[in-house]
Amino acid sequence: MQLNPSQQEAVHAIRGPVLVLAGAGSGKTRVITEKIAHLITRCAIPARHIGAVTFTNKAAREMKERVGQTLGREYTRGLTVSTFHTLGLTIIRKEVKNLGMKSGFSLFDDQDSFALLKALTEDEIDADKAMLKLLQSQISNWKNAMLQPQQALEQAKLPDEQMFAEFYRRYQQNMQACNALDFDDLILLPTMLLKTNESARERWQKKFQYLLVDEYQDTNTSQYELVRLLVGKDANFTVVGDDDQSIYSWRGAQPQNLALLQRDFPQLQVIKLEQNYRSCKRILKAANILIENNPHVFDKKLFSEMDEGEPLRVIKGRNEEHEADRVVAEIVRQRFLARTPYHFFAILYRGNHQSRVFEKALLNQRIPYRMTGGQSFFARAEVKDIMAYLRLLVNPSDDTAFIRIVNLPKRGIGPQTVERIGELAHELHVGLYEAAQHHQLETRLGTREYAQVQEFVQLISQAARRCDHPPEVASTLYGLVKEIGYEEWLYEVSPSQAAAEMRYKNINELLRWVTEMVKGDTENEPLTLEQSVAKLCLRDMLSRNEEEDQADQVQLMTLHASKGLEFPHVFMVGMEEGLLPHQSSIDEGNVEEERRLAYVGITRAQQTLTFTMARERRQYGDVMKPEPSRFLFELPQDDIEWEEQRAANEEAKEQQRQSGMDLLRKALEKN
DNA sequence: ACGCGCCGAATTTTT
DNA sequence: TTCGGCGCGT
Repeated sequence: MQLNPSQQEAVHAIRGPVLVLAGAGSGKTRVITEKIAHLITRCAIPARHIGAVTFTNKAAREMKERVGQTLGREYTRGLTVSTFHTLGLTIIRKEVKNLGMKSGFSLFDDQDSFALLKALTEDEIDADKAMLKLLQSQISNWKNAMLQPQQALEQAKLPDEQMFAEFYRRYQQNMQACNALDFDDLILLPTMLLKTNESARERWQKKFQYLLVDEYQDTNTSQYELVRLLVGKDANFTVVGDDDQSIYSWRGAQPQNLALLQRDFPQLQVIKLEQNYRSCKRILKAANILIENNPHVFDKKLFSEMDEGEPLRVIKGRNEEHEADRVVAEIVRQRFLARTPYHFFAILYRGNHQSRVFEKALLNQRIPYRMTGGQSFFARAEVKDIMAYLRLLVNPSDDTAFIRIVNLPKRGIGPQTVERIGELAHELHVGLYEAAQHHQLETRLGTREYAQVQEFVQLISQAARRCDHPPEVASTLYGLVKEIGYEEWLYEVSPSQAAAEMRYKNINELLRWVTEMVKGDTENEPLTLEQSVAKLCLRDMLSRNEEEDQADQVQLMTLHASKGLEFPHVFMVGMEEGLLPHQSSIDEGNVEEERRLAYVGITRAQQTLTFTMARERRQYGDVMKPEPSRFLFELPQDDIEWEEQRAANEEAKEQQRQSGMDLLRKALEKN
């Protein structure tokens, strides 16, 4: 299919900064893909000098795939399509020396950081979980705002702030000692480097002669700064975004970055993509009218040349179970009437906890479903365990990993022993693993304990040595897992045999990924173990299992998780004040983001859209009678069928019929 | 190995 | 308030 005029304009605008305001379903991925192709084939920019940045691995994979399809693989060699974080990691790897880092660093995920903060604060203050979360997000905010601990300390006024800033300093100190980086560092470090180091800046500006950024409304301050530093004076770049789909501001995303572009680049070209190719007219109209209730920097009005479509419906259940039953009944009916496959249906909700009743209802009717989100693969304890082994293999300074696995499975190294190792490590200013290897340790531990520690050290160091030879990596890792008796241990501690099997399967999956990455294939260069582990930490695997994606299953997910997807039939459930908009957003006066969330949900639907709610909902044990979401009243009422309204209509019709009959009967009686 | 009892969650989480 | 997960004790 041909590109429409504005899409073409977006593709052909290659001089200077370009902002593409891409409404939902307006074909933005296609525009980015075509633009990359255009740059390579028509503008003679070598693929290796083009960078495209996304937020998710999935988006990056898809984009790579589509550029490959358009151009043929041979033209895309050297093309950079990656997430912000992977790009950051690439820069850090190339600039380790300039950053004063050791290679073989670990990447900490949020859980690791949290654990570190917990350990740091433990013997100082009795911080509860909420406080630690707050501290964690404060540190993240500081990093995203590019503030070093020093500056945070200086700016902190309240004693609480000062305490947080002090923990920030200690956190950074500890991270450095562990030779570890967190996700925010992957952006912050390259940004600071490019800011201060002119030759590095020139190097990377030369590397990326053209830069494209997807989902620009989700960038935070340091990401925007990184983009600015990378594009330099020439400012040849395209960013694509939609301020109406900004739903991650609570994570530090700065949708204002869209507006800032105009200030920072006065020559900015703004191109709007307003034709929607996804939804029928009624759905799109509803979305437009809803979002008009929000203030806008850039005006935009989507239009569709699709069918008018059916009216949007509102269904009310007696309670949340009934609501779920009715959604499921609706799916069954549709499937029966129109042979609609299950994967054409999506159930979207505000919070993960809402999924349970729907799972139950689907299970009752034996309907296959798939839940995205929830507990992720990498949050599973067994995966974290083995990941800790991998991390220690590539980074002996990773104390967090050491502590996790030194006595796992149980090998008689108790907290006492670990404490002693810690003391020695502290005295010698080295990591735990190095201290465990130190001869001074022998005098401080019992013979038995010392022997156990030495066995562990041997285990790791031998495996690490063998991992230096790529052909041996696979056998070493499988051998290591066997040697520590992890499978047997899983069977011991798991609540059921099935659970143990599941867990062991996860471990094998993990090891399969690593070994495949180390081996490489026709598409992917072989990687070192270190690189592979980093990729795993960034959740950037070769390919996820596709059977699950393709199975015919009803899709269950949060509204957040639905961004970027589309479904023929969408159910937005729990459309109640307090849920959507969420109570805490109402309290904080941030209903606008909730409205955008509703907007995202609505614009996922292609053919039909059904809102549901419960008249009664159990919450904290007592029963609530929620009001319908205010967003339902903001929608064009002509295009909405409220259930009771329809019921009322039918009742009225029935009454008419009745009274007609009455009249007739009376007339007959008279005669 | 199993069971009991206690504690925590209840908003979203691209990396 | 309730449910689920985890940890400890037998």
